[in-house]
Amino acid sequence: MIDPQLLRENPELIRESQRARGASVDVVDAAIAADRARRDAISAFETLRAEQKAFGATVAKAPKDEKAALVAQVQELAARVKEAQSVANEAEAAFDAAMTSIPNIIIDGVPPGGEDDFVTLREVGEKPSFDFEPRDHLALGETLGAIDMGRGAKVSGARFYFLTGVGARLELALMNYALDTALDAGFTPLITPTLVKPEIMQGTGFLGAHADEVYYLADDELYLTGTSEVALAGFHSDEIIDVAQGPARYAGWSTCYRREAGSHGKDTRGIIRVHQFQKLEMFSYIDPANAVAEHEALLALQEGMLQSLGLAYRVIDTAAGDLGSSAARKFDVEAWVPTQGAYRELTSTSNCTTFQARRLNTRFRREAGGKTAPVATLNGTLATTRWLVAILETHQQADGSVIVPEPLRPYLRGLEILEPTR
RNA sequence: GGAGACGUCGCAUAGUCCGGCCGAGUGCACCACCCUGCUAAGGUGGAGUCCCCGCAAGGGGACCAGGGGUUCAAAUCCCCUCGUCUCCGCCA
Repeated sequence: MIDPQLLRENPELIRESQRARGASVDVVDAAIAADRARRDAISAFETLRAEQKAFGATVAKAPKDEKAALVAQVQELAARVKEAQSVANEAEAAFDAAMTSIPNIIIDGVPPGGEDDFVTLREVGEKPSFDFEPRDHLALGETLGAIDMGRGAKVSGARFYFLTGVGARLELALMNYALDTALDAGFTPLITPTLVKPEIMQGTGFLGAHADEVYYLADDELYLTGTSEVALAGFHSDEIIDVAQGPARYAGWSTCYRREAGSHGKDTRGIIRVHQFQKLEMFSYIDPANAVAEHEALLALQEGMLQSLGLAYRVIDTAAGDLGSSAARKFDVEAWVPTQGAYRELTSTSNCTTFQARRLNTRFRREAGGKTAPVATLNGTLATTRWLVAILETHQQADGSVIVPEPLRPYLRGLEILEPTR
């Protein structure tokens, strides 16, 4: 939800943002009209209601024998109040609908355009080179007894897999390493629900353009989350929290579920694009004044993770049209995947400014006793199952073994090399 | 799955049977001030959230889990939903 005050005072800013996203400008004018209609309807209702209340007090105080006459007199007013109330309710609902159709306003400097219009901020690390034909992550995973796609398909269908043996251990090592990194940075770990109510899913903005990406359990009216961001954003919904002294930082550990609708034929091999995976997600609630700095901080933590694992990567500033509805700016860190000769997204970090917080009603006070204001929320990946792809491919050797990046070894009881099992 | 109890302003509670100065009393906590040479105690006052009108001062409205209904009038009566607790059953 964008700021309604901004809608009234500076709609041109919103129109500009819409243009950069390649989205409709008309929705802005529709929202302005709906706002006007809503306020008129509320005023009309409240005037009538005040009249009715005043009359009610008169009736209560009147002598018994006069009550009947007074009551008869006010019945017509009661009907008008009821009518005005329903008009106001409808106007309110129409305004909400108009407002929720507007995505977040992009931050100045975000490149305009669509998916391919991103700007590369930097490339870091040396792309690995091999004096042998490198195996892709699935070939390696099978050789190492780490990934079993066949049985995943047998049990659950396409895009499902088993992590087996060192594969399972490697994922847990990565996740725990990420968790420790988050702990060192002052994040509070949370293991989150992965089924959430419609209003939470709605509030985080995932039911917009990409609604068909989300699993829905109709019998229970619950959504399976594609990231713990959803639960983390909902954590403080309808609360006034204390972030005046510094951010509230959480690290959410959860399984994530994605339908991958519309991606048939893409990344069908291996665990690049799957229906279910693990993720450790950072989430910050913060004074909006400090949101940009926090965004940089999250990005720095992500880059630190990739660097420590010896992965080559680039950082991109996602174009406006490729942002989700909640994000005002998004940086992706993409690791080099040798057998694809391409960078693939390993992390993403979004500054949602006050957009999510407005929808989910999460506020703070800048000073004790002062007015409430929506907080800013930011999120960012710290590790996911997909990282195994880059780790395996980058650190492979001619014999099919894989050198374990140094930081993960403590989480693997000192294991330094993953050896082929066949 | 069955039976029952409950959900009030940060916390704890009163009010609900018998609808009407109850947006709501009390205690604790909180904030400001006063008093007592410290500590403790005491006194006075203030406190919620959201929305609408207004430059402001201020005025008005909504909110007693949520949503409907009855009524001139609902925390209070009726219905539905959600949640919590207790007991029984079932269970990976």
